[in-house]
Amino acid sequence: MINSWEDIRAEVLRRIRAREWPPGDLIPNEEDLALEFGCARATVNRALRELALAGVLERRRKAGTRVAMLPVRKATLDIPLIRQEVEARGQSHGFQLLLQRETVPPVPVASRLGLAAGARLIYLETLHLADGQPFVFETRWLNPAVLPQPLPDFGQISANEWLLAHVSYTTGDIAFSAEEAGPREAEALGVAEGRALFITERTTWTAEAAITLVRLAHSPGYRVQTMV
Amino acid sequence: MINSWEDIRAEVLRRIRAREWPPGDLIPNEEDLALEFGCARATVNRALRELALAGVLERRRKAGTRVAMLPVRKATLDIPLIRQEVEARGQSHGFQLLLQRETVPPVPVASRLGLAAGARLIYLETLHLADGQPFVFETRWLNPAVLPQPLPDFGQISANEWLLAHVSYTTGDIAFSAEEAGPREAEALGVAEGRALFITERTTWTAEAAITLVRLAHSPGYRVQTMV
DNA sequence: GAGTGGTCTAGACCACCTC
DNA sequence: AGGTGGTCTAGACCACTCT
Repeated sequence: MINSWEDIRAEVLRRIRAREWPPGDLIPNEEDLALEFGCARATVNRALRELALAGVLERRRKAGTRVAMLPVRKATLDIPLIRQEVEARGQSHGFQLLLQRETVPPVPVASRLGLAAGARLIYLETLHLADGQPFVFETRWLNPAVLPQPLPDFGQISANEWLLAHVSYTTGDIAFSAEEAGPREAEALGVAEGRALFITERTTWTAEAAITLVRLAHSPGYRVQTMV
Repeated sequence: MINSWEDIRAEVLRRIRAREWPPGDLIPNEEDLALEFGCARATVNRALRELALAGVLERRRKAGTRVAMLPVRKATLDIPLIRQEVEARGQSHGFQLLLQRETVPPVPVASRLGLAAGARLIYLETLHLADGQPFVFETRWLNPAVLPQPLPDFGQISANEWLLAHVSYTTGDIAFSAEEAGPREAEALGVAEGRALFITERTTWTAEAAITLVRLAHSPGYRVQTMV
């Protein structure tokens, strides 16, 4: 049989790209397509569902299935642990805890985490090394209210790996940007002030409250790459 | 009935997070789970397949289903058209074609596109505007060998939108990085040389050959954001 | 109200891979 | 060789939403 759901997906995609079904067009419903391809409706459904997930089709009950007008392209990136990232390059990973203290965070941090003003957080500064060279400068705010006690020695285990193992989280967001190296970052990474650094910021939440906000300043030359 | 595939996904996720099924653990097979949840095996399959796709489970025929040791987190981001991106902010989009010429590209460009040395490409420089202010400085290499003729006036329609409408492409990759503004970028964007710019680079391919390589230098302050 | 996609079932066969 | 996940079928009911 030549009609697996992947075959059907490929054929539908071909018709869209060949403009037999132009953008905005209503395509036949699942039952008709199943008839045409000589397969069960569930098989057509699987194929069309995948295409809708990829942003190629738009589906609504009763309204039917349309070719997306603006094919929003989606990219998926993996967010590995820094240790994995370093080891994947064939380098050895290490890190140094530069600073740890408990303090009241600045207002922007508290508000991004949705915390009352005056709540105390743990602040960490960590430098990650690849083959002994500075790789990432990490600044992190931790909400001790939602962490299991006792806390570990963050000089021995990196905060991220400890969190992964001991706190189950549900949602979060990631943002990427570019910023000039400030004095603290320049010193830690061993680069000139003002160099362009690739910045990753992540916020992590349990169902109830914020767990952590982390900012990673990557050494110059860092790239995030993905396949579409 | 409380056992939709989403319920089952949620319950499996709960057991993993509660460490009833710790990382690396082999979980019951689909048939046993179907029995336990009182549903069909296909329903369990759907739930576990989604979790495997999200990187929470690892599945292999005969070997069974295991809780992933290193839950590689995946983030999905949308890659909109620049025009959509500007309009989504409630601003008006415009652009200026600054430069167009046909020339032999530098070696790094040719090799990234997998072209023979000496092949001629079209080179474009475009400045995108949001409410009249510089937003993105775009430099683009186009492979005329795979483009439908005649080519449009790229001063009237942006290259990206024309490509979307007239060339069906199959694969590509995207990379993000941070770089200091060079003289050309600084002038076009109206910022000081050396400012940190967020850079997006995309390569696009048909099944046979490279279509385009585009580099977007975003104005300072630009962020790419996503939900996990 | 009615047409469409979303999901579930029970059963079957197959591809793959570990044992 | 046999167990596991991957997929397909034929049918059914349901949820949504457009008319």
